[in-house]
Amino acid sequence: MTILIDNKSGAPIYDQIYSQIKNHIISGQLKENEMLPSIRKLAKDLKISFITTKRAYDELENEGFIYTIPAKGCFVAAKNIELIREENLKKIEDLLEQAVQLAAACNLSKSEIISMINFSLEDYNK
Amino acid sequence: MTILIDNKSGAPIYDQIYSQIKNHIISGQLKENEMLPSIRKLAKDLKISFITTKRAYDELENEGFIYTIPAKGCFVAAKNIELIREENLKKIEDLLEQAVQLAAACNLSKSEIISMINFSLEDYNK
DNA sequence: TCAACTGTATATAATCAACATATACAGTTT
DNA sequence: AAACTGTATATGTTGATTATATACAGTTGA
Repeated sequence: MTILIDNKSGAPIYDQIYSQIKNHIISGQLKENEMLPSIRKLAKDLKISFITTKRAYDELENEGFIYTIPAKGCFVAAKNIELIREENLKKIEDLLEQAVQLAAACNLSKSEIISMINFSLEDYNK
Repeated sequence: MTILIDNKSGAPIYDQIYSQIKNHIISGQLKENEMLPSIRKLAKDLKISFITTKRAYDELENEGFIYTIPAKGCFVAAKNIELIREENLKKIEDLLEQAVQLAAACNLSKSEIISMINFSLEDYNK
């Protein structure tokens, strides 16, 4: 597994690590229950403090992407794809609800709302 | 016109001033072309620096709620309703964009998105 | 058993943006 | 001229964010 830190990126180091590992998990490059590099080894490789790698791992754990066994290591969590999907659906419903509320506040017609969502969907062809 | 500063609120002083004046304008308590209290007078009344009241007025001007004539004063701008509408439209676009991004992240089809927005619009009959 | 590994907890330091300010300036009004 | 208007520049304070070192405690395996 390869992690690259871009010092010019502006993004915090811990965030770059978090994102890249998350992507590896989502894409399947990291399999369920596979052990991640230890926070110390990864830190050594990247020439940064292991506190920073720990922070990245903490974020991943909080979001359910990995699980930790103290003194043993960190492992890729079983992906509940359906759960993630449902979480996203709730967020989407919430966003759409807010949008509709605002639309009501400024007297947008139903068709105007529809045309706005169509505009947002323009580049989206699935 | 009355402005109240709540030190316990956590909101910045300039923001409290901004919001309250904005509300006065929207509600019609402040009429088109009416002169606002000078940044110095308001600052004196509120016992704060006039730089802070200036910042509040700057925000109001940036958003088009007031206009300024140097050495004369600040005045309520015209066409506020249209401004508010535009503000809301921007927010709506933003919300829809976020929703579409999330939808893409969990592989929702275009038609699924449309049916979700239709669901949100169910109780909305304009 | 003990050396080498794992993650944890606490305290600290550097940096940066947000917030509020004073002071000096320039134009308008009366 | 005196008293007002807004402007521009520089400064100080604070708090959140980011990254760190050091000391701690459990697990593993030669």
